[in-house]
Amino acid sequence: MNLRELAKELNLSISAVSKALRDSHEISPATKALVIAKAKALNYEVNPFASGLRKQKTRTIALVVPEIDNNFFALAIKGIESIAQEEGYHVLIYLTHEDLNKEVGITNLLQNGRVDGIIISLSSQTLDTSHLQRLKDKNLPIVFFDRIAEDIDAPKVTTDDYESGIVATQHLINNGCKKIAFLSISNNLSISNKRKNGYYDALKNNGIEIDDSMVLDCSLDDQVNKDLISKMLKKKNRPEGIFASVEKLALDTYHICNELNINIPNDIKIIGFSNLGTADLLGPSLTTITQPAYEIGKEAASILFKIIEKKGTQISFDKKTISSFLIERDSTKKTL
Amino acid sequence: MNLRELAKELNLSISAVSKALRDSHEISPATKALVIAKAKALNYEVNPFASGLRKQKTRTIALVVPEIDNNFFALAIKGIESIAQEEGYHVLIYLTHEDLNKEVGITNLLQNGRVDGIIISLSSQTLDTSHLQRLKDKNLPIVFFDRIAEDIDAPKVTTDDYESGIVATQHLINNGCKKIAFLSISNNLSISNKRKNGYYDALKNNGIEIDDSMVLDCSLDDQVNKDLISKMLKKKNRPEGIFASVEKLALDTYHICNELNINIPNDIKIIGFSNLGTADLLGPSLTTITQPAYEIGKEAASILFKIIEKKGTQISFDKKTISSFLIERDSTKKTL
DNA sequence: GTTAAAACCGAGAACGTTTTCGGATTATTA
DNA sequence: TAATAATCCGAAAACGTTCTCGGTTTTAAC
Repeated sequence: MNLRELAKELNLSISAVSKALRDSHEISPATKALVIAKAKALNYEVNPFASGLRKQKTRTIALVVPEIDNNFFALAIKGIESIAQEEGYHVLIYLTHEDLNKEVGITNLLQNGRVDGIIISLSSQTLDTSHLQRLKDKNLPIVFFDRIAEDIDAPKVTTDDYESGIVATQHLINNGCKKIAFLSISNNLSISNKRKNGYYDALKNNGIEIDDSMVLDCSLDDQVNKDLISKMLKKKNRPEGIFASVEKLALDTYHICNELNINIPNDIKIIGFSNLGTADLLGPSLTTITQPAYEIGKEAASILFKIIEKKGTQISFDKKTISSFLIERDSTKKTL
Repeated sequence: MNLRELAKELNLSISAVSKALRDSHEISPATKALVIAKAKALNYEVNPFASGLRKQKTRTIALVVPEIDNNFFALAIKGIESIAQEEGYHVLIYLTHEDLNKEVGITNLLQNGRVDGIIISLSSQTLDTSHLQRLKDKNLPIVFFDRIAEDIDAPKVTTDDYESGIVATQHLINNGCKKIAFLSISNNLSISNKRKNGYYDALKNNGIEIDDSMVLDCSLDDQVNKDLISKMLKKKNRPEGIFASVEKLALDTYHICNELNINIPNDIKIIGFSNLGTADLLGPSLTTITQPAYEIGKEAASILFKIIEKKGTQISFDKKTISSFLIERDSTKKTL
């Protein structure tokens, strides 16, 4: 069922039918009604490829994320999809699996008009961002969220990572920790470094000396990370508190503590960035810095659609930050 | 950058360039090399809308799921996306939020050639499936996974829900439970009913009488569910074991038990269908029936792509089941 | 040296829309 | 009544590909 057949049924020209369906003033109300009725009766839907080709608009965006089996990204995706559905956009989803090569491959696929815009959160491997600059140069709107590219001039939606780093560290200090470890995920990511700087400054504010052996730069290899953490926890002067900059590392620490029979929070306290739905059901419940993932997604999508639709008028969006919040639970409970 | 400009640069015809890029035998190796080199140099990528319009193929599929912030679906999506990426397909993602109206709206959007095929897991509200039959009638390949439509003739990928229902119930019985409750999510869903039938038959096999007050038909409203569970657990003859047919309900039960100070597993034992990554870190760790979500996703995608590519030769895929497995943890530990 | 076949390439139609432009009819005004 | 304007609609050109078909040249065969 296409315009031509529909036009034939109606004894009208293709252009008249097209215009009627798009509610043009050139078509009389009477014929408009006829056309719309017939279209509905015959279940006509405009072919998005023909329309996209002609209009050079796809009403489709690409969403590029490192992973999906992680509540932060799941919620962010949910937020993005909800706005997209409201605005009548379609969402192509791509997973990089934290792999720069995949990220480059995927972005290359987006170069020629497949989408009207891109929302992306970088892989932890991504340092060089020339593949993204290429897209910008082709005038394709990009919005970053959470794991942003500092060096690219584009709208970005994040949380207050530096401040949250301070809050988390201060929380451990307030609850009696002096020796505090920081588990970092990737030195490439600006969010990771900001959280780390918050950690450093909180220590400084409290007159605690920085001990580099307390800062663990973790990798993508799960076993390696666990070994690193395990080694640290086996040392005689092991930390009293642990600040995991990312959910996975907090959970790894839980596992190690179970293995080594280290009691949380009596022997060691743990706080972590996390959107875990079950944080309050863990044994013990996990104190978290929780990011407003859903809102971040919605905000990123809203910004992107605004840019796409106002394409001519160069609106400039600065960086938008939405605050994370501390949820105090048992894993950092003060020991009596 | 399009074919015409590229052809002009090369002093060739558009058709020659097109054929060269698609490795046609009609083009000499020499010119092929020239074309490919130039295309790469000028960063040419074929316009998917023009190509899609001409070939009536989109290399895009739609993925329709009820939710995403749930490890089962997250993993299934991950599996689907991984196969899609391998095969060079793009994935449009749509969330129904368990809402039939949204499901109908979304599927209507897919009627006119936007995608080459659909992978779907039904919303819990979906009883009438005529909107899906419409798509089938338009010759659009559909593959169902997990929450399938029994009445539609299309490939389906599920787990052995009935058998798992038996296994879960038998496990509770083996560990000392006689009064066992079943928490159901939706009477519309075949998976829910199959799990329930497994529960019934396991009770029968063990000569345990069926008590309808032990079967809770839960809804989409969280608070209502919690009230239902709470009411049941407050009764004098509360169940000794609970079988949650879905993750959410197992976690709700944990919450209620915490509130009511009911000890798991001493006062009550809990088992639930779940893909929770943190099941072993809960307090106490949760015994689960775990579905091979990632494999289910991969299988569903593989089947869909095979159908799409073999479109002429009518291959018929029957229902494929991949087994779930019981992971025994502390929430069902035998009390001494 | 003629014919047949193979190799290579270009012209042009088609995919289904959108949109500009001009033409025809009707309504309005002087 | 004639000129003008407003209203409604159709023809046709794009959008960027793919692919069939026909044409030219080269090679092979006899």
